[in-house]
Amino acid sequence: MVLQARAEHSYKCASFVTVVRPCENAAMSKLILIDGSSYLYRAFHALPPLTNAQGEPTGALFGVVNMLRSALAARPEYLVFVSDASGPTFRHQQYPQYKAQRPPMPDDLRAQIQPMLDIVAALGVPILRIAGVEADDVIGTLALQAHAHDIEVIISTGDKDLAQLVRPGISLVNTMTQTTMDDAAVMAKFGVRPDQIIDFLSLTGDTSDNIPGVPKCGPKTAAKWLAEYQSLDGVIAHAGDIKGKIGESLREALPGLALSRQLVTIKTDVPLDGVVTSFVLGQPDRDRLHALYTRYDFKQGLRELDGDVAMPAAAETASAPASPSPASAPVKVQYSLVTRPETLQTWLDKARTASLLAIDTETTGLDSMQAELVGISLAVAPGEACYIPLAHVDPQTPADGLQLGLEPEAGRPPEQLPMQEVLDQLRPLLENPELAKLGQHAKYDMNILSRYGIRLQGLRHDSMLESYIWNATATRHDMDSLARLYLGHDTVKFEDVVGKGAKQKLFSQIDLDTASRYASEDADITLRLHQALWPKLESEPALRKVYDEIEMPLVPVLAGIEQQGVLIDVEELRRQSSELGKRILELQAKAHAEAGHAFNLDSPKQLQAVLFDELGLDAKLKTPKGQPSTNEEALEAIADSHPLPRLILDYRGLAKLRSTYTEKLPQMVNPHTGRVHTSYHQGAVATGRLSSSDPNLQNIPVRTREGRRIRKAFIAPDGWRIMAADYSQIELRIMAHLSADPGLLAAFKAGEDVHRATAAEVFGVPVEAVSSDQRRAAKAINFGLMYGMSAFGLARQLGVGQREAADYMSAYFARYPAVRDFMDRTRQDAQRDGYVQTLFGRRLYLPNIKARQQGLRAGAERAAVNAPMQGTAADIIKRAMIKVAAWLQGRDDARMIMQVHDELVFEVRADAIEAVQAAVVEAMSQAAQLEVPLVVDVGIGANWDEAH
DNA sequence: GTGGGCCCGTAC
DNA sequence: GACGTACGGGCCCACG
Repeated sequence: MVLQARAEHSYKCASFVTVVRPCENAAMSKLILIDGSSYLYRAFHALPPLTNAQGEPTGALFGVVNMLRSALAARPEYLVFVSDASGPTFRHQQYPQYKAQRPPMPDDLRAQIQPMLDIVAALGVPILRIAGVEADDVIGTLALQAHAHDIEVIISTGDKDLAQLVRPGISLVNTMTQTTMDDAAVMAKFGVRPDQIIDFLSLTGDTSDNIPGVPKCGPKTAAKWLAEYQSLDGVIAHAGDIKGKIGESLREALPGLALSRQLVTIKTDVPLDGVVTSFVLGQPDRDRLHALYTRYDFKQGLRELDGDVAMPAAAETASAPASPSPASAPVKVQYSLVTRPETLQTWLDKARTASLLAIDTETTGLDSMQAELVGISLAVAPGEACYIPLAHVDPQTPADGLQLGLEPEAGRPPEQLPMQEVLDQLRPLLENPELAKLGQHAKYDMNILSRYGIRLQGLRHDSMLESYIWNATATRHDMDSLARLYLGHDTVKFEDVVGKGAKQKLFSQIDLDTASRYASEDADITLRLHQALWPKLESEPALRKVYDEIEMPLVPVLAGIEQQGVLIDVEELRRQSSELGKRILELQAKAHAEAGHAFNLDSPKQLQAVLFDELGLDAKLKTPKGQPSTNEEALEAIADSHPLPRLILDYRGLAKLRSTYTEKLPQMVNPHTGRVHTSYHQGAVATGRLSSSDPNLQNIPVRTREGRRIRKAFIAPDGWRIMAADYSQIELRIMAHLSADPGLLAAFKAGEDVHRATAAEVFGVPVEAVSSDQRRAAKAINFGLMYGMSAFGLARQLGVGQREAADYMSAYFARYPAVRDFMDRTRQDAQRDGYVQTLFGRRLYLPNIKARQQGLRAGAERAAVNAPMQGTAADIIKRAMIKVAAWLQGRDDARMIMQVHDELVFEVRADAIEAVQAAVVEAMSQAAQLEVPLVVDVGIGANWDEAH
């Protein structure tokens, strides 16, 4: 085999002519070997599929360039970018099936290789690609050569196979996950020493490279064997001693293991002698870099070029994905503080004539139903923003607002325009639906303004929701995160302005100049985020539609629900609390008696010691961290062998109800309104659902009789009723629709009890003859399927054997074959596109869908199957909420007060029940046109419990 | 004191 | 390892 080393063609040979010899203190010098291929793959799968303005894919490119920048920040004496060359390698010759299972490289990835090499070369970084040799082998060879010269070697890679090279003086770093790997880390990660990694990989094999290894032998088994027999040869020598199925599997695999070992061994003797020290950083080609950065919208890089700054430290190189906005020049910033009537007039004029007005409120807290308005900021163009302080106080005023009376010289508040006058002048603008507004999490500002008598209208955009719809999982959607990601901009942090801990101030105590800088920036950045995100959404009609027709119209609806709040019977909860308290004390005393001493029943750690160490009970389950579990399932399993587990179970049930619900809810009653106002989060759930917090009203108990009593405390005012309307089996109906399975469609169209119908099919009995156990099993299958559950999980759920569960599932799929097709198709779509979507086009990206780690990938596949159903259900109820809210507009006899994923709850005046019920059922059942009817069940009562 | 990880449990 | 999506309480430890 002929190996020919050559420099990549586009690389200008500066580094090859400048040969630097290791000097006296060579032990201190450092070589960074960059595994370019692994990063390109990793970044491609990990990052959203970004494109530049021309539609060229750039996602992986950014990952690689960012990684490179952090390598440069370490200022190594030597570095080289190693990349695979195309064409077969010696491994293919040894083993024709090598990597035969790999799908061809996606076009979007292939298209990024040349740009990547161009940028690397323009940065002055030496590139090494050698025909017929994989990057791993080049890296292995260079690493050992450098090591022999006492040069510290850092291999920058996303590929853990390279762990076999680790030893003192050679370590791995993965800049995408911010992890480094030395001897100890290899030991911790794999459970074997670095010098055993080759044997380890030979045993486990590698499905993505089509290296067989020992079937059924995973990392755990391999590590166990190697701990016992030290090496692969040791394992082979003792193959006869290993018992069971896995032993047979090993003995069958023996003939192939030598080949496996050859394939996984990274070569360290590729002929490259003498080149290690020639890899030094050359001069960057600034013109070329400028052209490349511009073409691929790499703003951070451009800024560095323009600003003539050195490569920043790794921590500062946050990835800045492509933004189609061509203007990359720094924005000229002019913020003004409005404290005089003339200035206010100027800004009112600007605001009136702006095509889009960004608005942000500053307040004294996070609770939009209690916080006080402190000021308002506006932005009319990038960099052009103002802050209007309204309720700032003297900075010396104590945070709790109490005046002790000892200091009559309380400072005077800074000069500000009178709040009421400013609000009156702003009102016509803010309430004019024709003037388009923009916010970041504008629901909050809506709620605040509403409490000051301003009904914000004409809300056209919300940058938080733009980001959420563009990619729900790429980032959190708070302004700081978004500014960093989409603008490459570090915002002033709220905490830096107000301080934290005991010294934290209210925003009203911040001096006006500081406040103005912070608040104006908020409005300004909101506007700039919109300019970065909106072109992206516009370019994807389906996403734009979800944003325009679902998320944005929902904002005022949710604001209305939050402001309305729910009436709580505090006395009822107090009664329940005290009753629970008595029973909890009794159970606690009994539990202590059984244990023989007092201990904290709330402490899983102490409980575990009592149960498993002192009483010697069997620990049947482990927590994810390997501790003996004391969860419900684990306690249930040992409840027959000792009285204590049952006592704990009973205690837990009651303690949960008391601490989370009966004690907490009364504390959440707003003193001004006398009601409980939850917050609904529109950007929190990947699938498109809402979530609720402070308090969470979406997990109020209902399943047990004890828990259900809590719902009696959710009441209607005198003369009013609670009406609860919920979708019947909405996710299963969506599964029927999306899969178009004839059997499932027929069951729903006929209005059958779907679990009963499923049971009849699966167990082959007439519908009338289905037993309650059979129905229960069918229900578990139906639900489990939507969560991607395996036979193992079903078995556990039902308490039957795994074999039996598997039989149920195959019977199910035999009867409903289109369901299996649909799920397979969904997984394929996820593989191909990197995302799945709902019926209405909402997307969920699944970065882990191509992960090599089985667990991660399997998790992503389950999420992929679940998301279209859960997400479509979320879309449907959101559409229904918008319709219902439109119908309720202007009525004073009914209000929407809660959403619980598939249920809407209303307060309805007794005389309006019939009309409201008809309208709600109509809106909900017509919120989507599916192949099956959307059935809505309605209940009415004096409280939420009775309304079910 | 507080922030965060862990364990556990509630909902759909 | 094995069921998707959330929020939250109590414990407990690290940190300042």
